[in-house]
Amino acid sequence: MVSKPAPDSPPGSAGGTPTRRSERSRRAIFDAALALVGEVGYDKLTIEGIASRAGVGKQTIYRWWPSKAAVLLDAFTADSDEDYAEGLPDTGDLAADLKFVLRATADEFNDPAFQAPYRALAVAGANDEEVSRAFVGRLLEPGIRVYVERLRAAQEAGEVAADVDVRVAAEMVLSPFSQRWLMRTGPLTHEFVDTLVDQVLRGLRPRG
Amino acid sequence: MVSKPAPDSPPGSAGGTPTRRSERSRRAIFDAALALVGEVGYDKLTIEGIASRAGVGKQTIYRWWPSKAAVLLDAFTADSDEDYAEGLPDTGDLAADLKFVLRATADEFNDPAFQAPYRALAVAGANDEEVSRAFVGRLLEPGIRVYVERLRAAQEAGEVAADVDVRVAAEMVLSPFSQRWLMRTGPLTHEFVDTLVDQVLRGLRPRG
Amino acid sequence: MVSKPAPDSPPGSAGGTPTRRSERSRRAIFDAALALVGEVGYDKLTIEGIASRAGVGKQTIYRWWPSKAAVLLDAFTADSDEDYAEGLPDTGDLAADLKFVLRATADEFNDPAFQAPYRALAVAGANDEEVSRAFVGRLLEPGIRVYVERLRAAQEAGEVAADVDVRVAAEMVLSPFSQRWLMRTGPLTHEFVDTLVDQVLRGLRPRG
Amino acid sequence: MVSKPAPDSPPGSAGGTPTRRSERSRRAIFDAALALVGEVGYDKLTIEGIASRAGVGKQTIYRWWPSKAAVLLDAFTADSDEDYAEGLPDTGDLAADLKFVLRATADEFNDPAFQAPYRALAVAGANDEEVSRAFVGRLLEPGIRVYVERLRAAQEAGEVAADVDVRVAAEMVLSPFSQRWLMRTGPLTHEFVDTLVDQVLRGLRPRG
DNA sequence: AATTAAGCGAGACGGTACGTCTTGTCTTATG
DNA sequence: CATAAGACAAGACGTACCGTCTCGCTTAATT
Repeated sequence: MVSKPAPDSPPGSAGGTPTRRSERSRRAIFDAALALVGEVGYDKLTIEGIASRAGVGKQTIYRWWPSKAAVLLDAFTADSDEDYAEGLPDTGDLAADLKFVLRATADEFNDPAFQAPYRALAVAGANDEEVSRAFVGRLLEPGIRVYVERLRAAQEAGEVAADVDVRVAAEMVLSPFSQRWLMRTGPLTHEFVDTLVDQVLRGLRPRG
Repeated sequence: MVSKPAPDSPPGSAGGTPTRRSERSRRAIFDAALALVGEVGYDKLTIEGIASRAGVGKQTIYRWWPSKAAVLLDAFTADSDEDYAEGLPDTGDLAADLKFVLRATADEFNDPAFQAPYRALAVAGANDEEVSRAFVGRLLEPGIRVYVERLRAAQEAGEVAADVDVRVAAEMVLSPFSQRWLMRTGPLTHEFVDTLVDQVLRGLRPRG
Repeated sequence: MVSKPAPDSPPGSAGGTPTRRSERSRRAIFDAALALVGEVGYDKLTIEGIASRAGVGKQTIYRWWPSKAAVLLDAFTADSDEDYAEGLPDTGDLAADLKFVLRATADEFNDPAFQAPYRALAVAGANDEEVSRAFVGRLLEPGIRVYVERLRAAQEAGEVAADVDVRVAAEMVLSPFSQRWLMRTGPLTHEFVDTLVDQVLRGLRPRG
Repeated sequence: MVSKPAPDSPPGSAGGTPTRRSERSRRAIFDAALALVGEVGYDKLTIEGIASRAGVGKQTIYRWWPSKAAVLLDAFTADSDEDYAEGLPDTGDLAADLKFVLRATADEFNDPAFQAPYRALAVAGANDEEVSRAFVGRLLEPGIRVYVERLRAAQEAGEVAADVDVRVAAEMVLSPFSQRWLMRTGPLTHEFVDTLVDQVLRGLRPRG
């Protein structure tokens, strides 16, 4: 949890939104935070700026979130909780499925409009351990998990060797991808995606 | 280059240190910056703090660097320019060599004293594209390159298939590693390193 | 009147206490206000502080008083309405009577516990004209009046010349006294009181 | 002294204006403070307001003064240091001289433009002892002193009895006057002034 | 050797934002 | 239906830094 716990929630409860909280303000804050991080970047994103843009008192932000990173994380995940609900496609052809999804993801990551808030979160997380945990738990981990599951399905179908560690295999695909994007160590082209998938899968196939 | 060019250096030159610059101040600034980033973190690192700790006027910092990220990057690379001079060991056993180096690196990355400044740089880079380029060029890229070279040597020795993209292969090893560290998506254990290396190499071997 | 008129009182009425008003809360508010003004001073006295100390909702204060000055004034006068009921002693010796009362008042005014709220009221009044009127009408004016009456009695007894303006004479005694206290322009000693009384009375006596 | 001492002045020195201080800012702050206190009153006078109106950073105010009261006091006394240099007129007729000056002062005090800042200072002083001392020492005391001196001159001329305490006599004239103004206990008319002066002087004359 | 000018420590300056506190209004649920 | 509780928009508080700008001082490099 990144937001502060509701002060009046019963101990042991899920710490949900208290009764008196203004939903209107909450949405306005999210909208303002996302808009601003896109316009000015994470460093120049300020609580005052969010409050002002949202037409909200500063205290209303400080009452519910401990930092701009927390606001941003909640704003970012407010709508996307169900993004990974469906899992990866499974046509029976693992390589094709992975390439299909990763090419689409590459296109998305190459979109400047998407970059700012996501990169901001990555950055915020790297410095604030608590935000980091929430970021990983809410956004990264679910993303990894669908790959792990697709790989496990392939493993059960005999397409991937039984002794392969599918978690590590998923990271072998995903980490070079996100590393290139985050650190700008290389371009996210379809060609790169294809090479990456092919080269990872080479090692996963059952040995004859 | 991250530092500002010397104002009196001829245009087009490498932007070297002008004669009058105080080496004593430069070192004091680096020491202060590294010490402070370890103590208070990147976010709370301030130019004023560095200047005060270094016993230096603020202007002396602003004269030579455009941002705290640039100071930090120069401070970080001031001593480490020769770190990758030797390349990776080559005993003829690629898996053993990679595991040896990566285990050592894992130990280093698990050291809290090492974390703060390095993570700070990663973060600084993610938001400031110019710093990012310098960070990648001076620190990340050389680190990747030694792996690429070791893999190419193995390829020439026939230990790795000729059609393997060694750059991507290097990233398949390194990115899951650094991603786990940066994003805290998992622990950097020797076991993880071994699994990772084994699983990557499985796919690189020439096919019988 | 400083308190707001009761919202439900009939127009034109004296604005008395409405039936539903909580007497318990009213007293708690007065106690809290007086205690706090003594502890933190007038400037740092806040409505929130009073409400919190009194265990009362802020709205309960805002409903009945327009400002903290009004609360304080009502709190201060709640008990002291009958203070001046008896008037000044009249032993037939005007000088002795005045000195007796003023020496006692000086002792009272020199007591730090008494200073804070009274000084606070004086201050509050100086800036807020409405509070000022109430302050003067309820506290200062009655205090002056008893002196005026004692002087008039002396005048009728032939101890004071018939053409003396007793109101001005009362101010000649009282104002130097309260001015010294309020502005700290001098100490309130018995000696000062005696000199003051003697010197004022010198001019009041009928001329031979 | 109400302003903070100059941090770099030698210990024991008069604590004057440091070399680096911006005279331009100092004047702008005084002008803004006086203008604002006249427009919005002391309670609603804010440091931010002064800074903004003066085109000055808040820190520049906080650097040199501890409170808005101190700013106001310095602003008020910046120009008026020589106001009492000449003393009271001495035509040989004490009553006439006192009435002349006090009538003029009454007119001045009845001017709304004059009221706000002066009343503000009186109020500020009543709550802040340090400001009070400075207020009394710089403004009130010099004002009283010229009356004391005029009375002493009259005493030496035989117009006032030798055993009169001229300090107390001065307060007998001035305090009723300023009390009426500050507390609004009565109007400051020429008639009041005349009665006051006559009645005070009645008691000061040598007894025949 | 004297002159010059850049670099330097210091820190004031106009600003922006921080995170906290209080104001006066409004809403909810409790008795 | 007045109350205790407290969320809310607003905005001032006093502090911390920003990046710019002098101010004298020190110290090479040039006269």
